[in-house]
Amino acid sequence: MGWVTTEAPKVARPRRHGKQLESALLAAAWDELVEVGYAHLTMDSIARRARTSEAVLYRRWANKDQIVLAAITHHRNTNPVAVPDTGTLRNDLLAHLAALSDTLAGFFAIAAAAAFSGLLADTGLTPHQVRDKIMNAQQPPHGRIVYQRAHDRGEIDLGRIPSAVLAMPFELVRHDMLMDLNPLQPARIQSIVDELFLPLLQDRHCRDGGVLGESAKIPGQPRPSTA
Amino acid sequence: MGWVTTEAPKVARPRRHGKQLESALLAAAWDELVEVGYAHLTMDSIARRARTSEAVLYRRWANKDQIVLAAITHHRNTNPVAVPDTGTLRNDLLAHLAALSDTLAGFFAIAAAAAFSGLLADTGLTPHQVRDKIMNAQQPPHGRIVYQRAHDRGEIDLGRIPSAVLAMPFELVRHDMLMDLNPLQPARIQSIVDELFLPLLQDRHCRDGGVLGESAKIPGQPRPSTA
DNA sequence: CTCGTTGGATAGGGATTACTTTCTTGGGGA
DNA sequence: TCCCCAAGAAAGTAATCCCTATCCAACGAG
Repeated sequence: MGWVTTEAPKVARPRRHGKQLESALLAAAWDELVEVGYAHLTMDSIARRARTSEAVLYRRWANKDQIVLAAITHHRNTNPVAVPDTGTLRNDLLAHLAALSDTLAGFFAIAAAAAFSGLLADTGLTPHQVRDKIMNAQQPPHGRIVYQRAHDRGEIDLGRIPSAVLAMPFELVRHDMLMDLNPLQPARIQSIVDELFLPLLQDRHCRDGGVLGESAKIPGQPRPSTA
Repeated sequence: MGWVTTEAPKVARPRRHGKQLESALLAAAWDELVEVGYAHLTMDSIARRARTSEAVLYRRWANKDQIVLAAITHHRNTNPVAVPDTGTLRNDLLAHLAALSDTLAGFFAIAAAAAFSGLLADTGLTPHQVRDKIMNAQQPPHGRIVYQRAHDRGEIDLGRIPSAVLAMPFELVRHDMLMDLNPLQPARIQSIVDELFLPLLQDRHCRDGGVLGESAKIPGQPRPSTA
C-alpha cells in the first residue's frame, strides 16, 4: 500500500473532451444541486466536484443559472420514465406510477427548489413561469399513454371519465414526492390505485348500469384468491 | 406646496416599541420573503422595509434563519384558517378547503421555497426535517375537525373510510397550491369534493348496502334528479 | 510528427452581504 | 420631571462568490 489516500497528487488524470466532458460537468452540477441545494451551490463547488476549473464551466455556459438549467434538463433527458405495457390498466398504472416515483422523486424536489430559490429570477420570469419551464417539459403528459391504451383495450371509456379523476393519481404522486423528497412506498401507490382511482371508475358503472360491459370488471383487482 | 415628495426628511417618525415593533419587523420579513424569496432576501432589505436598521433585528434574533423562521410562524399564527360549521359535510369541506386555499396558498409556497432554498441548512437538519418543522406545525390536522363533526352528525362512519380517502382532498389542495402558488379556483375545489371525494364515500354504501341508513345520502350533493 | 484547440490550474477584481460596533436621541416608567 | 433602556443611524469588518484573465500542457486532427 504505497498510496496515501489523503493526498491525490499529480497523477496526470486523463483529460476529458467534448460531449464526454460536458456530461461529466452537468452530472457534477446536478449532484451538487442535490447535495447542497441551489442556494448553497457555487461555481467553485461544481468545478471541484467535476475535478476541473471554473474556466471550463464558463467556456460552455454564460452564468450559474444557465448551467443549473442545463443540468436539470440533462438529468431529465438521461433518465426517461418507463411506460410499461402489462396488458391491464391497473398493472400499467401501478408500474408507471412506481417508475415515475422512482425516477422523478429527486428531480421534482430539486427542480422545484431551484425554481423557488431564485433560479432565473434575473430573467424577469415569474416563479410561475419558471416552474412551467422546468416541470412541464414532459412532452406528452405522462398518463395519457397509459389511459389511451386502456381505452383502446376497451377497459375504460375516456369520454365518460372526468379529467380530474384521470389526473388525480399523478397529482397525488407528485404531491407525495414534493412532500417526502423520496420515492413513494409501494403500498402507497397501491392505495392510490386501488382505494382512490379504481373505485372512481367502478362508481361510474354503478350509476350508469355498466355501459362498458364485460371489460368493466377491471382485471387484476387484488382479490385474496387467484393472484 | 412647500413639501417636496421626492425627499422624506427628518419627519422624526414616532418610535415603535416592544410587541408592536416586533410585529412590524416580522411582517416586513414575511413581505420581503414573498416578494423576493429567501435566496434574494437580505437583512438590509428587511430593515429598510421595516424603516429601521439592522441592529434592531440583531437585537432580537441571532441570525437570518431565525428571523425568517419567526416570520413564517408569525404569519401562520396571525392568519388562522377558518373551519366553518355549515351543517353538512359537503359544505363544510367546500368552505374549509376554500379557506385553506385562500389563507395558505402563499404560505405553503413560500415556506416550501425557504425550506428548499437552504433555510436552516446550517443546523444539520435534513430538508425533510426542516419541512416537517415548518409545515406540520398545525396542531390538529386540518381535516380532522370537519370529519369528526360529520361523523358525530352520522353523515359518515370514520371507521369504515380509508385514511387515504380522507386525506386526498387536502393533498390535492396542497398539490395545487404548490403548483400554482395561487388559491384554487372554486370550480376546482368543487370538482375535488364532488367528483373525487364524495363518490368515494358513496361507493362504500354501494358495496355494503347502505349501512349508514338515512344519513348515507349526502345532503347537498348536486344531482339533477334527486337520487 | 506538428500545431492549434481546449482542458485544467491559479490569481484576483469587484460586488454583495451577514454581522458588529459606536453613537445619538426619543420615549416610557418611576 | 428625570433617568435609562432601547430605537435608529451610520460606518466598518470579514467572508463569500461570480466572473475574468492568464498561463501551461495535453490531446486530437491533419
